[in-house]
Amino acid sequence: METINAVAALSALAQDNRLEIFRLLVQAGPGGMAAGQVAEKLGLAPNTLTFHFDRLRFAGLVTVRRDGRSMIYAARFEAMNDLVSFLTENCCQGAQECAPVAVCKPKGAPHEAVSRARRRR
Amino acid sequence: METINAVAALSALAQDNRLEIFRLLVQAGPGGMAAGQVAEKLGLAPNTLTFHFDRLRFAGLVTVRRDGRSMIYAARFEAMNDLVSFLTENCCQGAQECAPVAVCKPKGAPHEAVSRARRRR
DNA sequence: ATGACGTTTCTATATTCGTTGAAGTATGGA
DNA sequence: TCCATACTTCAACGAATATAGAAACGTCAT
Repeated sequence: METINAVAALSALAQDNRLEIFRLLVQAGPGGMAAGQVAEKLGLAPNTLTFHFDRLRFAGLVTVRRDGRSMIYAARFEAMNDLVSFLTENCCQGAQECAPVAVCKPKGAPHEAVSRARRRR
Repeated sequence: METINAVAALSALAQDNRLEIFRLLVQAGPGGMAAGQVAEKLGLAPNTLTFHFDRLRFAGLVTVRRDGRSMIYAARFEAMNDLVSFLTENCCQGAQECAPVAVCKPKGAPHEAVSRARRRR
């Protein structure tokens, strides 16, 4: 992972609403969660939520797919693990007791989703 | 860890210079590094560096101690691990394959230091 | 005491960020 | 087709952030 990507991910998570959104998605697992459910759980206006989802998505931390009228957002666990690895890289000059470990490897893969691929406008 | 602390830590790391500073300290290990060395390695103005160190320190991510004319900064590995735990909490509804692990436990404890204790002004 | 060095504090400024309100765009049902 | 639902886009505003220059502070050697 490059510094610039790590900063993007950290910036995306460095905001209370977004952090809660992301943690909600992490807890939801690879299946994800509808935007509306998140809005209800956190009491956020829909446009505000879109703003935050966009930042998370742009940082590569979440994916989206449409399901009927709902948008289903899901955490990208790979990105989360990469971020942790980046932070702890070469910890303590590579001392054995500091070898970092991947933190989360869910079994079920998420549905094919939009992620950062098809950028609009 | 509370959300507010996690946001503070993430905000502190969500800036390229600070992220590099912190990674440098993580790689240096519990012994830490003089501010001057960091300034030289990253090519930052001394006042700018102080500004960033303050943010890291305020977020509980680093400690300082004085050594002669130099200030020695060191990463707080406990805070780093707490942050990772917080992010991955209840990952995938507690599925076994997602149980988070502590990422870095250096042996040598850092010197007693200033940390966030004695706030000036 | 004097001066050099390493670091911090103060002040100012341009930029970025989070939230809101209003309007717009897909999707599904009657 | 018409309407409700579920989100997204746009425009605007106050608040917070990163950096720079100048000055001050604490420590050490002489």
